[in-house]
Amino acid sequence: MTVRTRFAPSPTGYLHVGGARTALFSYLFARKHGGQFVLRIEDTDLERSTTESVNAILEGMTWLGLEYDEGPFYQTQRFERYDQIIDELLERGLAYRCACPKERIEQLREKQMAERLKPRYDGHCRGKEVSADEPHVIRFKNPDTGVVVVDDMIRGRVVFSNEELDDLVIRRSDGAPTYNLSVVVDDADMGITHVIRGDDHLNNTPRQINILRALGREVPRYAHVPMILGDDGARLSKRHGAVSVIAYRDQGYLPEALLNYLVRLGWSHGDQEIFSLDEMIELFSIGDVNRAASAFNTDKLDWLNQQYLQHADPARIARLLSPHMGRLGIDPATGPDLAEVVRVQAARAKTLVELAEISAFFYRDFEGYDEGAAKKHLRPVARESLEQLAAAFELMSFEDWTPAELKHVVERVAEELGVNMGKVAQPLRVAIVGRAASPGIDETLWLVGKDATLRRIAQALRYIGARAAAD
RNA sequence: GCUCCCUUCGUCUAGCGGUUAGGACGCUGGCCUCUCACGCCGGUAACAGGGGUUCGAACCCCCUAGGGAGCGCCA
Repeated sequence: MTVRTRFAPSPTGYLHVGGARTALFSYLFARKHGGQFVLRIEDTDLERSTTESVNAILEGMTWLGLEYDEGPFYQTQRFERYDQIIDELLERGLAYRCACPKERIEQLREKQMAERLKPRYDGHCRGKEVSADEPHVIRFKNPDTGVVVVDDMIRGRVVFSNEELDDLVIRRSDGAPTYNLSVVVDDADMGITHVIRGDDHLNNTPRQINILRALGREVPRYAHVPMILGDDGARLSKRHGAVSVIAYRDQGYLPEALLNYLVRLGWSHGDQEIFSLDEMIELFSIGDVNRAASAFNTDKLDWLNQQYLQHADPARIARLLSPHMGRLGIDPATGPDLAEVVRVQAARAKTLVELAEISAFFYRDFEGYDEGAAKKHLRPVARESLEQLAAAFELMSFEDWTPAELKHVVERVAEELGVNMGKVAQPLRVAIVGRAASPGIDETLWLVGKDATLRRIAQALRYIGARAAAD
């Protein structure tokens, strides 16, 4: 039997991190076992489903690199099939027409709640002959005795009593099938062997198994994964910041970092923290997924993103960084090779957005100095070293403008003035960068280039002069 | 209300009857150092509570508490 898993989102919003993790687990399980991963769009709710959502989900899957082998299938294109199944159940006496008005159902529910009972349909129309001509829904005739055992790959053995279940609606009065019916038909028709989904579906599982049995179809294995909470332990929502995977992309996270973060949420392999996709496929085991919900921790995602940023191929990061530079109004082609910039800056940023921000000075003069940095380093005492540096740089040829040569020059000036490196390098850094933080002064100067270096030193000297005059 | 699920440092987790309860993020002390960051060394901090079972429980059982989900003509 070939393993087949599926991801079945309903297109009523973007792809959020919880869904992405469920998709990842399904994907990993299929890949590990040489099976197929299917994408199915559950759009039977015509009111709330939108094509924008479908596109957002597909975009998210593509960005994450979760390739599906079949699909996307759309449930709205399979209504005929659901009708066929419902008619079959009706003919075989496994389902029946119910003409109970909504008011009766509501009254029933209220009465049951008042009696501290679980609200359930009472089977009022079970034995009745309701004409197909009058308004009605179709209900599945659920067994009223015995138990249903769900042998869940994550939860273990969960037992439900049929007495807790009622005759659920499988076809609405408008003729559309309901979720519990369509999901079962699709999983069976599509040969899904392992259903990996959110644990909010655990309570629906016994109903689905009963329908499957009535249809004489094979019951798949189930794995119900716990949900993801916000940093505060509350259910994840917009107020926690980004929940859409596309928002993470836009904020400058790498897909492999997000996948790595998500796979570790609820799962682990010893003390290992960093997993390539291949390692995930090799090592992931659905049975080892934690049963408890886990909180999304952006600090740890940031750390992972930084890890990937600094170890990834600089050329690739440069390609991903380029649009973020553009967003700052910078055309990377007008300055140093972006890949070199990435090479010297990558360990200093948590996201591509941050990487772009701290790298802007390589491409354009900054607007104003960081207050604290200027106050501390751009003082009259720095005048002499900056003047000497400028004079020395002025004499350097294009060929000599290398990190090694630049380092010699700065060291020589420090030596001549009888001060340590810091006394010379820090004022220079603030003059060139505008802030007190940057890569090594040699690489910084090298990438900024001679023209901008001299221009910014002159600017810094004017600043110091103005400041001295003001005092 | 009823049914089902869950509970180890602040967070993610290891543990699968005998451990000084381990690692990671965060926070923090130090080292490295031209700054920042990286890296390295160290510190902080947890078995929800109560009963059993057992020579011995974070691990097994029961109860309580606290979270969560479901109980739709949503998915």
